[in-house]
Amino acid sequence: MGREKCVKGEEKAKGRKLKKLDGGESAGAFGDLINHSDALKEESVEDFATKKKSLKRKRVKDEPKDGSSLSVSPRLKIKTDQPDESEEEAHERNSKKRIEKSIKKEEGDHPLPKKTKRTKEEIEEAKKLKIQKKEEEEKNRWRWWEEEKYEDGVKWKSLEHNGPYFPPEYQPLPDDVHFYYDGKKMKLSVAAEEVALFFAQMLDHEYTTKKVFRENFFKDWRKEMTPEERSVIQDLNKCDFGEIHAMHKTKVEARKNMTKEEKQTLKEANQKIVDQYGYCLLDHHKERIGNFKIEPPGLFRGRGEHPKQGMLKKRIQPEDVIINCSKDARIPDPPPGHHWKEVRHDNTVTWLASWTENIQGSIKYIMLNANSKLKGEKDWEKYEIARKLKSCVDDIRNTYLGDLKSREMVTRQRAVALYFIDKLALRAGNEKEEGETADTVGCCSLRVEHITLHEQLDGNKCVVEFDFLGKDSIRYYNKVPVISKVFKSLKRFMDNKEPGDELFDRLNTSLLNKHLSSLMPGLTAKVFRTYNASITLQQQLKELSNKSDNVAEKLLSYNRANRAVAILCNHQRAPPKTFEQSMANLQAKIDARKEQLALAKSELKQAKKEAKDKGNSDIKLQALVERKKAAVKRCEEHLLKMEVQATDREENKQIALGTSKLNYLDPRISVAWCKNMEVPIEKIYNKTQREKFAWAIDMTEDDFEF
DNA sequence: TTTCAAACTTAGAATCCCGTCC
DNA sequence: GGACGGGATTCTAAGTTTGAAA
Repeated sequence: MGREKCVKGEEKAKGRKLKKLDGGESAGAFGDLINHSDALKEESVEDFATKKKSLKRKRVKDEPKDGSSLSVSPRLKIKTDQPDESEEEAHERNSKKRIEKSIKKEEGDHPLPKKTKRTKEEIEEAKKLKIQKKEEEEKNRWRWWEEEKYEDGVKWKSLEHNGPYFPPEYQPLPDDVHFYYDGKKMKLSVAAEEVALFFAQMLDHEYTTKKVFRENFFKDWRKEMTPEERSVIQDLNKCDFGEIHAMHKTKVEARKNMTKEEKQTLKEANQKIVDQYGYCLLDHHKERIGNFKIEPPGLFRGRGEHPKQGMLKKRIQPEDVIINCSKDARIPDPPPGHHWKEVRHDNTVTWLASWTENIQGSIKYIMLNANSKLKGEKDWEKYEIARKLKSCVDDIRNTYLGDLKSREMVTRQRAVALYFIDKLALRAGNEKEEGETADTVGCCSLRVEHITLHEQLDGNKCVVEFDFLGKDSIRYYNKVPVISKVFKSLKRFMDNKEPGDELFDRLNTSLLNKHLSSLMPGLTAKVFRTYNASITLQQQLKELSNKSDNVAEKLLSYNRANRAVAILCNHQRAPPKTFEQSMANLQAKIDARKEQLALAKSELKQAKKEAKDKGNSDIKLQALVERKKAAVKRCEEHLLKMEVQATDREENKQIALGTSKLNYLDPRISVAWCKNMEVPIEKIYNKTQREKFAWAIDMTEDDFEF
């Protein structure tokens, strides 16, 4: 049930040998972590706000507040940040140096393609342009991390935007495309037709074969029909969406085959929408909005065995939308003939617009992009809290190990749950309303059926076998040796319980988090995930990477460290459909390169022999030997690079690195590693990631310790 | 004490887009 | 110059946490 998505657990379990976290008995459960954190130099942990201030003191001299003015109406004209001169000057020298350095490095690794013969001047020109562009970006960047934080709860002082972008209205089907019911042509009302199209568009997807999906869809579709339609259309199996489906496919095909000019026109039109709706002014700085588009209507696609899959996600009207902006800002115009549900001015929240969706009744928000101040500051704070945990994690571990002996059931349950959360990086596990979502669990909501106890397994004592569906219905499968106290407690918790009963029946996330926040301000269950992920990265990087390696090898080490974290956090992905083929292709390339290398080597040998025969006096022959040597070296480097790539790809088959990189790994660890290893940051973070982590890239020195 | 709503982060899939190869 | 592959980007579902109301 609900396991289609599962990745083969056994295989994954094997993959776990990569991570160092599965310690053995007692010494222990998290021996590596403890040892590691002991080994690290203890540093005094400043509170986040103080840190900001000290950073500011360190870096900013007489920096005036940004004074760019709001330009308004009729449509919000958003002014690009123009930092004041002093700021400009303050950063120019440094950034220029940094940029030039990084570009040099980048080009060193990727020499410009030779095929387009560009003159030296042109190359120089391009280089200059690139530097200029980077400088421009750097100059326009809002260095919010050097500014004072607002008082508690206040997220902004001024906020102005153009409201969300609404998806285009439905365009009825052309006259030559028909729907058939029970073999007979039938013209549908516009409302019913639109929903029929949603289904027809998905016919190639597995979803439409699922019973629940079909039933939910049909029920909601019938609600959109006229009474006449409803009386005729009684059975989904008698519905023929063939022509609508074909039309949809033709459209998709046509879009793919558009001419260059058509594509360009479309691109420009999209850019216009982004320009108009994609940005806002937050405290007089232009910031990108993350999701400025209202979600279009369609059929709900839940993950796993979602009981509501297939239900109709309704079209959102301006009348459903709440706008949030500052009092003195121009209120965005609703689409003609419409009005907003409400306009409010709440500066204790970060959203610009919100609406309630009809499937779960939850609120959806329009918020800023990850590279914005609001998101970045929160992110930075998150890692500071995780670092704070580092300083007291030993005490906390001792506390919950002690709690295992408690006479109170709730305390023992809390201790075991914490042990799992810490050791295995499980999520908190809130309780969920049955029938509303897929049946997934986290730590606190584990049921007896999700674990199996083994006194002995694979040469280990006290092994707990986990098998459950976690967030997004991703299977968690792991066999973990635990300390005997935990093992015995688990046995007790399972006494006289049915498989469907809660393992921690006295515990919930709120109780757990209350306890945690009493141990350390700001501590919650998820902080353990952040902390363990980041400390693992730092530790693995230390262990795996060598300064003497070449860049490709260093990157493999980085990816392996990243992978250890992804495995810890159970970040999986479906193996790409093209995986086998692409591996085969790569292998073919490797084989070809090997042949080439063999040839190059024999040519070198021949050249050497000829040179030797002439007594090594012939300059031309000597030059030939040198050339052949260089060719062999090039070949070897290429081969190594490809082999490393193949290893990396194979190891990554069903593991997703992105999630941990983006959400769990303190970027300062990576930045410091890059500096130490002399690896350009561009090799680790792409453009978007560099923007998101701009604060870390800017402030981190090579001696940073998480 | 429990429930619920709100706000925000985390997540994998789908889609887009761009460089490489034939 | 078109197909292909894979990384980047977009999309939105699914979690966590908090705090107020019942």
